[in-house]
Amino acid sequence: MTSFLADSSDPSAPDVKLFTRHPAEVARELIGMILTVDGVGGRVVETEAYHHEDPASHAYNGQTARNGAMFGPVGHAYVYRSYGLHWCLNIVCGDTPGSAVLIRALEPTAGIELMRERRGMEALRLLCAGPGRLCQALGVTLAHDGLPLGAAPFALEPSLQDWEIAVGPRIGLTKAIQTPWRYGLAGSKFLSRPFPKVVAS
DNA sequence: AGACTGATATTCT
DNA sequence: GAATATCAGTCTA
Repeated sequence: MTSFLADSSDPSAPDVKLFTRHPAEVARELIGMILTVDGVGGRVVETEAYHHEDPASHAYNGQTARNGAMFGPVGHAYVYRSYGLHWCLNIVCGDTPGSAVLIRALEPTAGIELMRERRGMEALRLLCAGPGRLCQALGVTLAHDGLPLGAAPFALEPSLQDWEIAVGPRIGLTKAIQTPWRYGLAGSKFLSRPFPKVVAS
């Protein structure tokens, strides 16, 4: 109940302002926040921004059955199947429809034993180091597509005071490779991959 | 360390 | 039919 986020169907809620911005700003803003699903999750250490005018975005060619949530309300989840087997979690944002931030990695902080069971491995570093791994660890599936981040089972709240943000090119793309819209918590051991350079925050 | 491979949904050509 | 916002396993070095 005492979530940082209100229900984003209320247009005056603070999180609606938080997410009604360019996805690159939102991606940067999310680094360091604690994201949980039914109390299981951790600190966001890696994100990527996707804008509807960006050729790498699922929304670039317009609305389809899969990406419908990207055209819905800001602050809600967009979940899609990747390479036919993994789930990937995004948060819809932007000041126009069709933008989102992909959550790429978490530093596990809550429900670690349950995450180990779901992932079938012990190594803390690999529990949530990647968009597919993170969804498996948190139990995110298509059932979460379109749900608001500001209400159960989701929770999202700030956790850090001062930290440095790393910036670099997005991963696994063949289009718009040069657009540096990948953000990370500098020096984190829980990234899916290291960053080439670091800038201050 | 890096290279290859398989699993296989969804979209686009 | 080919490509993709992936991961784990299994090779070779």
